[in-house]
Amino acid sequence: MLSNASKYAIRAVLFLAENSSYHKKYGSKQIAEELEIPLSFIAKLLQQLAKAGVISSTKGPKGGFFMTPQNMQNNINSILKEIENENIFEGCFLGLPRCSDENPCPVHHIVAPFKDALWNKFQNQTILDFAREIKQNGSFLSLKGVEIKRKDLL
Amino acid sequence: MLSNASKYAIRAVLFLAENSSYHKKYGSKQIAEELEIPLSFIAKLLQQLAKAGVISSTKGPKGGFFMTPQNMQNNINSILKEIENENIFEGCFLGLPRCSDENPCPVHHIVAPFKDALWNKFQNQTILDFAREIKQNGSFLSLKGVEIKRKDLL
DNA sequence: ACAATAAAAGACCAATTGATATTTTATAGT
DNA sequence: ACTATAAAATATCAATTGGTCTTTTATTGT
Repeated sequence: MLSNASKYAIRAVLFLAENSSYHKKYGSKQIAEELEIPLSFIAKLLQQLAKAGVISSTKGPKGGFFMTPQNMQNNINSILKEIENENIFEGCFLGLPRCSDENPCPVHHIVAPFKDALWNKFQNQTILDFAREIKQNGSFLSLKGVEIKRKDLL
Repeated sequence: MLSNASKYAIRAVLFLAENSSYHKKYGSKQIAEELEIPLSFIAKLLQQLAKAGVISSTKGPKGGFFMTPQNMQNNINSILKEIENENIFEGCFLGLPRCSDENPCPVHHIVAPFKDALWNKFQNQTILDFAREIKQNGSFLSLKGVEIKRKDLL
């Protein structure tokens, strides 16, 4: 559903939301390493996002990417708008024409509420909210340096 | 989420389920025209599906693609297994590693039940069930020859 | 036997997405 | 001013997906 590019972008933004500030910037190289994403690829994505104002950046020594408190007030949809080149919420899941609440395809009643819930979350929760949630849930943006316990692999 | 190929394949199979029989076969050309899908593309997909036993076919004059009652007992997942080259139900929606019920990403609780419901429907309902549902709902597999009323376009 | 029909097979081409490498520009520190 | 650093810009390349075309094989009807 989401392209690799979008997933990478989201992870990178959430990483910055959690770790960066005006006084603590991250270069593409660090981010690529930390999240185990191909360097040149994430560099390009970060540039796009910076240009669009989703994140911030400064050139030169001590420069890098970071997020301001304002940046963190953006939502996930603002990331997708930049990276994804079509609206993932549009179109019938099965590709039927004129699929709608009135003319539902066989999975319409499963897909429509899902899209709705997802869109709402991507629209109404800020990036800051997401970052906090991840921290609270004990989720990982990367497995870099995470010790995997034997029992977890079974 | 689904590739074009899968969507085309599903529509074509449902069309055959609704219209074909051993005594009423359809050539790729008719199907392509009826569903407004590129001929060569759908031809290839139909061949794959026939090879896999999802649909039936015979060569030569009076030949074509069709579905037997047994074919119609297959489910949608059997189509996806042939056409889609990766399991669409696997992997974290946001691309986070080790996302699970215990380590949920911020949209896990939205995505997991959706995937579940979808998988169940694709697994437990037959193609015949789907075809019937579409007929009953008044949905369209194609807009070929469907008159669109003015009010519908507003 | 042979002509016509239609699927099967496979080679091929185009567009999109994923990924890389190179050059240019801005800035900080000396 | 000069050097080092790091983003910005851009050109390029590879892989996947989407789509087309040509040849071969099977079958039917005469």
